[in-house]
Formats: sequence, C-alpha cells, structure tokens
Amino acid sequence: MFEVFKTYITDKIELTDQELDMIRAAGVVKRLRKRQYLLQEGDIDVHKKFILKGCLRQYRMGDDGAEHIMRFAIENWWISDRESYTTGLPSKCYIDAIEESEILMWHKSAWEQLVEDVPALQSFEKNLLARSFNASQNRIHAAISYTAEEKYQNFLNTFPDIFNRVPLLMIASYLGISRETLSRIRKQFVNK
Amino acid sequence: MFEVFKTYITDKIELTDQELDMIRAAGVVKRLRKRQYLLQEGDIDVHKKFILKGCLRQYRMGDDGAEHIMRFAIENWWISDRESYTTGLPSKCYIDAIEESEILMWHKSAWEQLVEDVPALQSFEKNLLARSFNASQNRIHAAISYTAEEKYQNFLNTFPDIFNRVPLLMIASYLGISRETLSRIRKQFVNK
DNA sequence: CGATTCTTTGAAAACAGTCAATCTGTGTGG
DNA sequence: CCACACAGATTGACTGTTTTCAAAGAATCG
Repeated sequence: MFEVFKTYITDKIELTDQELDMIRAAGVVKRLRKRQYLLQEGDIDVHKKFILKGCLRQYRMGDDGAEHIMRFAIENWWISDRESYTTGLPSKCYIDAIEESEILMWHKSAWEQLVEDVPALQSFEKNLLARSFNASQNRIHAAISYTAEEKYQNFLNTFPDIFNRVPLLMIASYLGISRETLSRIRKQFVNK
Repeated sequence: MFEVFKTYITDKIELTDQELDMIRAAGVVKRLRKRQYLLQEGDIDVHKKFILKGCLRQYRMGDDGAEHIMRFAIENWWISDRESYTTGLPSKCYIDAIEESEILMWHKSAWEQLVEDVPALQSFEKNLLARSFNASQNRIHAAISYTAEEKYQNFLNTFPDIFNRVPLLMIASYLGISRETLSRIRKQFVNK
C-alpha cells in the first residue's frame, strides 16, 4: 500500500530513491475499521497522517453533544488536527473512519527529521498548509454568504468524489444545517 | 512609525540591528484614508502588509453585490490576500480601510529576499500561517455550530478590541446574519 | 431476520430575512 | 454656526426559511 503514497508524493515533488526509502522506513501503516477513532478530544496529535484508502471525518463536539464536522478526507489526502500537532496542546476534535480505512503515519519527531533531511518536503509542507488555508477561506465564505441550497450545491461541486460516500446527515452537519432541511433541499433538486 | 513594527517583531523573534535595518530599508509606508482601497478584486496582491495604525476589512463581493466580510484587522496585524499573494492569481477580494490607517509594506520580491537573508523570519512566517489557519478553523466551527446570538457573543469574546471600532452592519456581514437581526440580538443583550 | 443507522415526511413553532420607515450621530459645505 | 446630506442603527410588520419533534420508511450489517 505504500505505492499509493509513492505515486502521490512523486507526482508532487522530486525525490531520490534513497529519500523515498527513508520516508518509507519511518512510516507506519494503521488500519481502521468503520467508526474507529484515529483521534479523540483531549488527545495530543503527534502524527503526520496520510490516507492510503478509505474515508474519514474530523469533527468537534458541541456542549449539547452535537457533532459538527469540520472536514472530510479520503485517500490521497492528509488528515490531522494541525492545531494540536503544532502546539502540542490537547485536541478539540475527533477524527474517525466513515469507511474501513488505511492510514500511513509518521511520528512527529520522525517526520521533523525527514523534513530536515529531505529539503523538497519542506516546501511541500509549506505549500500544503497554504492550500489548506485557502480552502478554509473558501469554506468561510460559503458559510457566511450562501443559502442552505447554495451550500449544498457548492458542496457537490467542490467535493464530487466525496458526497456519495458519506451519509447525508454528515453533509448536513458539515454545512451547518439540519438533516431534515438537507433532505428537503435534495428533494427539490431531483425535481429539477 | 516604524517603531510600531519594531516593537511587534522584536517581541516575537530575535533580530540583530543589522537585520532590522535591512527590513526597515525594504519597507514602504502607505497612508490610507477611511474607505480607501488597499486591494480590489482582480488585483494581484504582491505585497506583505503590516498594519501600523488603523482598522481594515477584507471582504468578498457576492453576485448580487453584497459584501461578505472575511476578516477585520487592526494595528499589529498582518493583512493580505494570501491566496493571490502565494499563487500570483487575481484576487477574489477587496481590502479597504474602516479607519484612517497606516500600512507598512514590502514588495513580494523584496520580502522573499529578506526571508532568505533573515532566517528568523522564515520560522516566523510559518508560525503566522499556522496560527491563521487555526483561527480560520475556529471561525468555521462557529459558523456551522453557533446560533446567531452565540456568534455575536463569540465575536465579542474573540475580538474585544475590534467590536467597538467597526459598524454593526459590518459585524453582521462578518457573522453572516442581517444587520436587523444583529440589532435585535444586541437589544436583548442589553436587557440582560 | 433483527438491530442499527440513515432518510424522509408532516405539522407546528421558532427563527431570521426583507421591506419600509424612522431615528441618530457625524461631518461637510454654504 | 446652521442646514443638510449621509452613513449607520433601530423598529415594526410581514414573509419566508429553517428547526424541532415525532413518526414512519429505507437501507445496511452482522
């Protein structure tokens, strides 16, 4: 399964065989069953995590126990609680598997060593964070300016490879609307 | 006015007098009147910009001409369209002054040279982006999980030094609610 | 098949948005 | 210095959307 990562990373940056071996050697594969946690509130996130296969969600829990989904992620995406990872503080969020999944992960210390030894990883990381930030800006814009229907439409356009892999109630949670409302919006859609 | 920046930056990172001089020499001060644009949609953002004084807003324009405020920023904050700055593509947003303001700015090429020459700036930048990302995550969480009233309360708590410097209608825009609704929420607040 | 999870639906209530009018404070020009 | 324009805030009445609650119907999984 390392092949999945190899294909991904060599498409983005130039790596020598030796560098690739170093990265492989430091990584660990973790298999997750559906509903299994990868991170829980209060944990400290100490791993870089790349999804080889499957689908996961990252969410925060409201005071009333409601789950608010911050993000979905599928194969070839990275997933972590950046805040906890960078600050070393307990996480405010949960990450769990929506589908049976496979994760390739590196301990923070090992990863930092890799970034030091492999210069290409440095700019790659910077780039990844910049793009994550841009994505979150677009999400904020959608959240404050779109109607519920537009939010759903936008979600379909933005994540064509995700929307049919996650339950509707989770999409509703992601968009900040109730599942009933989303169900009704979807009904109107079909009629068009 | 460079003093404002000097105080800010030397509080965050260690700099030699020489490095500080380099940074000063490369920077340009720009004065803005109230309502004056610092960036308009379609422009390419080619400057690192630090606010020495004043208050600005960054917003996107909806198809219907409605302004959706992405961010406020005051003295000792940075402001730019990161997306346009990093990608070199035309900006989707506007930045203008809410108060008469003073900006310290560096052209992208000059700034990149500085970052190369002054190592401390490198990690500083990385850190700043990481914190911006965390802030945007918190904003997303608020947008999808809070009621209008909670959004307002959260805004007051998060930006105690901003809420009384910007018009209510802009706070409403930032929160994604109508000014009338915010006005009514505020009224209830006073009664408590 | 039984249990669980997810989706849909209906009806009522709560909420937020729109429109229109008024009020307030600020600043500008005569 | 006053009158006026203008930006911003508030209010009321109305409309439309969204949530909530409750129940029932699919779909999935062991």
